[in-house]
Amino acid sequence: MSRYNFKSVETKWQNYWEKNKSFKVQTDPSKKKFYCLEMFPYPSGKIHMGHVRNYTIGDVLARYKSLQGYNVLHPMGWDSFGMPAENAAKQNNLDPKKWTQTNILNMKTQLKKLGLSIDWDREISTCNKDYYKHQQAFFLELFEKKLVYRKENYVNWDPVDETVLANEQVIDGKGWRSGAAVERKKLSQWFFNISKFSQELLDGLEKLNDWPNKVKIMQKNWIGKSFGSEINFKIVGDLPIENIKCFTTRPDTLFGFSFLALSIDHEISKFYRNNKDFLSFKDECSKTGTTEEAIAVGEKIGFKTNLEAVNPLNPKQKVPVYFANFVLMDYGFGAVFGCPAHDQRDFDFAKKYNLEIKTVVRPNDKDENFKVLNEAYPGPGVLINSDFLNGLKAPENSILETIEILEKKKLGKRQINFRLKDWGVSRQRYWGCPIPIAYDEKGKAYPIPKSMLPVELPENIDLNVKGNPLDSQDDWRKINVDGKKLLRETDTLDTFVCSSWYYLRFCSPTETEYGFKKKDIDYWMPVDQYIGGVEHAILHLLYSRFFMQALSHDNNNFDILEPFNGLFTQGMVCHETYKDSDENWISPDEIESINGKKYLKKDKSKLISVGPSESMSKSKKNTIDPENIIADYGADSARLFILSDSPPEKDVQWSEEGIVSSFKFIQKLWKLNQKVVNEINKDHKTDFDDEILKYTNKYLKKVHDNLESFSYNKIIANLYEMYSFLNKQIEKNYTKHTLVENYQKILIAMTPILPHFANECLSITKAKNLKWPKYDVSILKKEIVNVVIQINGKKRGLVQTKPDIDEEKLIEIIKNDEKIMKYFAQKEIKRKIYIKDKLLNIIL
RNA sequence: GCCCUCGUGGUGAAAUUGGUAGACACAAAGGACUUAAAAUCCUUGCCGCUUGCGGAGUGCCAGUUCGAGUCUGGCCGAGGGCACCA
Repeated sequence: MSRYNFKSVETKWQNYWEKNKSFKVQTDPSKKKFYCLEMFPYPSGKIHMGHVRNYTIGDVLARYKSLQGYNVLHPMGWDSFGMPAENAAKQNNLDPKKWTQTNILNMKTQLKKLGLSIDWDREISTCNKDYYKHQQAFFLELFEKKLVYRKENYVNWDPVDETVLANEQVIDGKGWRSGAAVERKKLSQWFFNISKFSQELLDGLEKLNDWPNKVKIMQKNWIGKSFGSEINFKIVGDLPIENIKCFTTRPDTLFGFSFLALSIDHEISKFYRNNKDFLSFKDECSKTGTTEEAIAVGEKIGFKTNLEAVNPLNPKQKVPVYFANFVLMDYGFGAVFGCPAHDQRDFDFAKKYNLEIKTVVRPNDKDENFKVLNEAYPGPGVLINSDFLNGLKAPENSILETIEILEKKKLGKRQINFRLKDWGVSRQRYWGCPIPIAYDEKGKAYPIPKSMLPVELPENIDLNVKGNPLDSQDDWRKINVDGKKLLRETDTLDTFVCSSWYYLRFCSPTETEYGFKKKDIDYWMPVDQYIGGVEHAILHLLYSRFFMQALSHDNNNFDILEPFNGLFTQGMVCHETYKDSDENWISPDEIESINGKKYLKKDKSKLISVGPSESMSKSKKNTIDPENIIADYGADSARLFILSDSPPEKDVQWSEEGIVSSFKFIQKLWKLNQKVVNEINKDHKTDFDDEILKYTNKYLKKVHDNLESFSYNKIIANLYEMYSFLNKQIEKNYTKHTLVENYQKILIAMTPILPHFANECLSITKAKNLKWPKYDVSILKKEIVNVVIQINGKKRGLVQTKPDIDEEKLIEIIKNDEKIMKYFAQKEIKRKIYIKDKLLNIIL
């Protein structure tokens, strides 16, 4: 028997698919479509195991749907703008474009070796002007719809590198490269008005039945809707201020009012801009305000003003007004009504500044004398000490009643607030999509006419300058629009903008007039199944959903509100970690095991300790290079193993033993294939013909069910079982015709997982008509059932019998079974529970 | 602090509507074949006593039920998300 030569077989089929353009698809409304999309990669230069897992899962689905007769769109592209290219270019004095293009070429070669069923004719790359030209047009479209605007906003500023840092580049309040203390700096930036669609984005989640609940909840929390009331507080004091507006979810606790707190950026702060004490307070706030930890453990501090606020429901009561570090300017009105007894944060603040803590809600199981002492009571109960509000049920009745009173007295009104903030899209970087805007001397912004798009990135420029390299491109910046001399915007767009609409572009990848053709997206959209990492649960997925809202806003020609009908988030690929005695991380290929227990460095110099399995990362050196795996074991082995051990939504642990055993299993399947092919022809039908037919039916049903529910790990288990069944039964007397016919169905069902191997075997067995094999429900009916016999709920025996057996007959049978009868020993049967063909429980 | 998810052998995991717990693998141990090794195949979850049988067993404690990994309540533990959101 020959050995399976994966190298020649995999190359053969990859060449065949490429030459025949097997996965090329076209818009064709006469066919039912399926759009299968995996999140496109950043072209870092090499694929990693996470890609292998992501794209294998998607490929299984795409191939399955394709065999089922769907017109399957399964494209691939590159999220090719972004910082790594700029950083690599800076370090090695390269051109980011060339660096990116080389990486794309490498990764494309690697992906092709995985045997993915991708329509490569639709390949796109977001850093190509053919792509970002349309993105600039979308920007202008949103600009016209007033969904884009400019405002001043704080950024993380590195004063040494003179550059803006992303949050993840700020480590312990310092710049990741320069180590300089990061400052809060105000810059004028472009924003997408995503918050305009807060309610729509929230409502849309309800309809996404094929999204993981977890992701929907995360988005819901992120959008953060809350219901309450806007209250207008009268202010007394020596400043020309009459009112301050607050938002509160608990207007019903107004009688517990004891201070009013303002954000340091509140408009009232302008009266204090020359106040030294206030300025130093502000300084202190911005010091603690940068890192998340500081916020978490941060003390609540305040700056007392000379102002007082009047309680609208109790005009006799006046309380002090503070600036406080915990009040955010961009939520509500940047002002908080403080009720210490029923809000922990207000409670902490009141304790620190010795403010009154007046209890106005008692828990249902406490009486009128209940007093808040050591911590705030935010729970339900009954209003007390609240004059005309006393006795109301909190919170359900009391909030609405209080709002009605406030509305009647014109002191406030009901209000809904969202936490979702507008999306800042400006990046002070070179390697991104230029923003199609220019300014006159006064700083007024003008859109660049669509006829002048794309605004191309200048090439061959010096990146080793401080700040944004585009700032110093004087020639590039100058532009003449309708006779006006303008200067271009030098900020580029956040790369999340690129990924917010790429799935539309895949539908019309070569369209030149606009980002897509209507007839293409009408046919292909929405994406039927989107597959990717859960780390994009909020930003990327929410931005994409927003983009659909924005495009359809004031536009009768576009009605896609949800881009992704189904979403699947796969788990990560993990590997054991290794350290030597000096606590240095050691890579798996520097290690060998002895008896599977001790680990040594290969040069035998050091003993290695084995750490927990963690997601593969370069810093922990526990990565495995897919290229080596494919070279050593083949793509099918890699696909088989990455699917086999864990359900796709959970983390999977990569191991050398695992990939080796997958490799061996394919060799076994190869031997089985040869046995089938070499089987001599027997022309008389035997009992075993029926057996293999029934088995195949059962098998196909399992595979079908498991494919539908993304239980790909179980399909691999089914495959192992199928092997051991066929391998044992093949010695028996089948007619060859029956054997081969059923075996070919099994092979077709194998092609999504092992495309090269299964197609090779199908070709050897001269299979025709490769359609997804349907199982026959009528053959599935069992002819023998196992009925469990329980005595007092414990399993005591098993009866094999024909289906539809009745209780009496079953009892006749077990009367002959000594093992079961010994439990009866002179006891009376009190009760019997019989579940047909499944279980008989006898209570003695 | 708030929200979500999950706890099953040495390990990754299976177990349609409550109905044979541990399918399928990995590891380890033992065995078969072999002059030997490799490869291959077989056996083995735990605790008892001799094959066989019995007992306990799905994080812990209760409850519902003839019957609970699965349902309910409480507790413990792990992972993930959010971070002063008024």
